[in-house]
Amino acid sequence: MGDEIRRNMALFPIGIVMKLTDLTARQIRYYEQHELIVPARTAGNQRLFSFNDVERLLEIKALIEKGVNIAGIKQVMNPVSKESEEATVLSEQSEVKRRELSEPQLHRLLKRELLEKRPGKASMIQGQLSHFYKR
DNA sequence: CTTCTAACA
DNA sequence: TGTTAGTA
Repeated sequence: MGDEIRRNMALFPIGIVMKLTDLTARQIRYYEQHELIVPARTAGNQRLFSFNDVERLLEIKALIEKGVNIAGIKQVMNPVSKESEEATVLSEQSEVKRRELSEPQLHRLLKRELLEKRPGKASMIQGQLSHFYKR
């Protein structure tokens, strides 16, 4: 269950998610409007995305590139409910934790989470990770 | 960063 | 229908 918590922890602001997914802020908000993702919010009403949210966005991106529309994607992906609630509940403490994490720590965590946990999908994500490694 | 409205192809 | 520009 520890893994699930980590995956649902809201960690990333939208700017980071933009780089990770190569989506614009508009697109990300658009997908949220259509309930494809339900990111947590900070006290200042800013989005905080979990690993699950990022994975979801990458799937959405891939599906849309294949010509699948929002309605189709909704049917393909499991409805957002349980995870989002947990992510929302965790938002407060996650916000604190995010600030406590140093950049290298966050990078390490992200790398481990995306590469170790996803043998099959790692290749798709690796390209996006370059944004995170460089700097 | 957020939200909203309107506009494009 | 998905996405974007301009705005406050």
